[in-house]
Amino acid sequence: MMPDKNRKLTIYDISEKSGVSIATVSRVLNGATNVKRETKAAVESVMREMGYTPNAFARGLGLDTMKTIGILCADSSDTYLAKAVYYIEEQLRENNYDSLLCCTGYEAAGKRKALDLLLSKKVDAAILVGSTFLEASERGNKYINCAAAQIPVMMLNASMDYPNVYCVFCDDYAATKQATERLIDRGCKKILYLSNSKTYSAKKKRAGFIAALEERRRPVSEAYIRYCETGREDITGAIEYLDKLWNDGITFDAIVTAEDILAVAAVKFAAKKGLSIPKDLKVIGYNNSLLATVTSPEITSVDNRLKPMCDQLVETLLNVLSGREMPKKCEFSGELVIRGSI
Amino acid sequence: MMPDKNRKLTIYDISEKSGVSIATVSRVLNGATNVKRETKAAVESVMREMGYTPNAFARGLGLDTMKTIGILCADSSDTYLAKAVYYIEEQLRENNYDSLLCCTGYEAAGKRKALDLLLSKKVDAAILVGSTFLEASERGNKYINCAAAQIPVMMLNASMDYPNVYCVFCDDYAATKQATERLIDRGCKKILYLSNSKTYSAKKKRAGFIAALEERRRPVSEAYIRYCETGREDITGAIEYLDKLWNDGITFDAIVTAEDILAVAAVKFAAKKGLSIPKDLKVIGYNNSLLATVTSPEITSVDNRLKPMCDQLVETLLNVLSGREMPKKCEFSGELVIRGSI
DNA sequence: ATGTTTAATGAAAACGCTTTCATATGGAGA
DNA sequence: TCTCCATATGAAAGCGTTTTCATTAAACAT
Repeated sequence: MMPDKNRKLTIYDISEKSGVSIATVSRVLNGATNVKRETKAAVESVMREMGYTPNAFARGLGLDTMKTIGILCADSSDTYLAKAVYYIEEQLRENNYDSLLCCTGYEAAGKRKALDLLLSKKVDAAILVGSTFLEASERGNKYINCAAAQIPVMMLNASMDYPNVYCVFCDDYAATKQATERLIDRGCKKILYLSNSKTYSAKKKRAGFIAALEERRRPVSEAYIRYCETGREDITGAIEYLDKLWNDGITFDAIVTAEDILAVAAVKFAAKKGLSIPKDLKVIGYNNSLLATVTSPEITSVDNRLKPMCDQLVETLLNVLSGREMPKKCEFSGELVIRGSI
Repeated sequence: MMPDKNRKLTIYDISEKSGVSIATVSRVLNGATNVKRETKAAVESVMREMGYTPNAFARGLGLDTMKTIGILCADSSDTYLAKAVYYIEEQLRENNYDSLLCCTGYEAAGKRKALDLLLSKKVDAAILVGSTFLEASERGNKYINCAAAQIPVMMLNASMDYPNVYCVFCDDYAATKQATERLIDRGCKKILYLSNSKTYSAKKKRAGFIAALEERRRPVSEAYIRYCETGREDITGAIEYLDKLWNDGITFDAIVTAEDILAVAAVKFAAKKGLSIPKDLKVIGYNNSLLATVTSPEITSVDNRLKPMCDQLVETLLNVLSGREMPKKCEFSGELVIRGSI
């Protein structure tokens, strides 16, 4: 039924069957120009006939580059990360680079292991997608430094100062600050900040929120800066969280969130409580994802320029790979997309 | 700053520096038991000190398996596919397999190329995630057959009859049929079926819809079986589509959709038109994703058992890899999760 | 002390490809 | 006809591991 699963076909089999040397077969394989038309055709036909697939390991041994980029991502089922990965892969493909994606999970050990895996596969560079790759401690980031000693490392949504590490990120601080200011200027008195992660960019958003209040000389209360654990697949937790908060007397007339899903929860919370949006409660999301458009009214959200960031990241990478000197950091500005929720 | 980027470290460098042969270094690398404690410690310390990473290509050349599974997925930014990929990777990791994910795009050429890439990387098996990998024509699927001649191929959400190809899928036909029947039994007279893809499983859903009507002796009208191109990031298109349909006189009292995003569009359409859900319009989604829970009311949706399917797929694969005979097909039943929209 | 196992190590072949260098062939120009 | 180039091909070395087989050293039984 299936052709000879026992022994794997090699270049030698093709060589023998087509009556040329392995060197010539290799040339055909690599599209070298100095092979006679007919020879080439003959060899190719033999390859097809026998169902030959070159062995990338053997190939990689000889070559200095396999034109392959490693991509690391904590969790491909996170819509935001997944989109980023998609944009990046698309760009790489267009530039004739293969990509290998590894999902690492959120544990430090998983990240380290995945990066090792990629290093051992001799990728030309590694792309770390998402701020989860930035650990709190300097020590926790050492593995990135090690990797960067061997290949260029690109980071999306994070910023650090190692040699050979290039960062592309959005100014989440400014974007959140601006969003908050807008609410203040519209007369909101009790603004809640709600976050669901503790990553690098979550910290920047939080700082932006506080900065806005301070700049406008409003009181900053820890009671109004909240963290709420949510699964990405479940918003009921967040709704209940808000409900409890409200019942505990922490009422609010606006919410700034760190992610659209929390904003959706806020909208549903309002419906449940009989609050009218935007009259009684104004809501601002983050990421400007599909989720911002599924509710009624739709949600005003910060667009953090994912696609342009990804494009920039790949462009920088390609430049680095061709030996050009490149800036280590590239910052984008978020943009508030106004919809019915404010 | 960075240690010797020029020449790559090999096992020889470690061997030399630690005063043992490369064979011993290799043994340490592979955790062989027959190495003296002290020797092992010494070698390991040298490796760490020099920042050595083994070369997977060289390694792969010698070994017969690299315990690596290739995963193919048309588009990792599709939430459903991304979730599937995540579940699968998780399972594989737990079973000590590495995985390589390639996003192929929806073009046939991309799929072929990605599969070739994986084959050349000598993965132990390939997993094709999503029904997009099943082409309409027998000829279009030949590349899968070729791959299956070399390694086991697993398919999620599709079913075909090649040797060495194992399929895990959900009975979309029955699930859609059941959902439709429920609507009929609740008294719905004009049920619209709305789909946004033409894949294998989309066809099964459509057939299920028609079968339900026929079985209950209701008229089947092409006007009520609709296809609507939507981006996964944009629901306005679908809303407008419904709006136009309605204005053209194709009114309906229920909608069965092929994906939750269409159901969300239906809910928003109803809000726009002033139709009350579920009184004036009943809506059923598919996939039971987060999207089914973001609207008010929430959407009744078919849960197609993604997690169990993925688990089963990996289990079957591991069995196949260890040489056991396994059933070529494994079918799951969807389950209608009732919420406020009907 | 002697012979016999066992544990630890080294030498060298093998894995499947790329690539350099050398060689053969076939005109073009004299 | 002879030289000189360009083109097409082959032989063989090298890429960084793993692994088999042989060897040495240590431990044990007699």
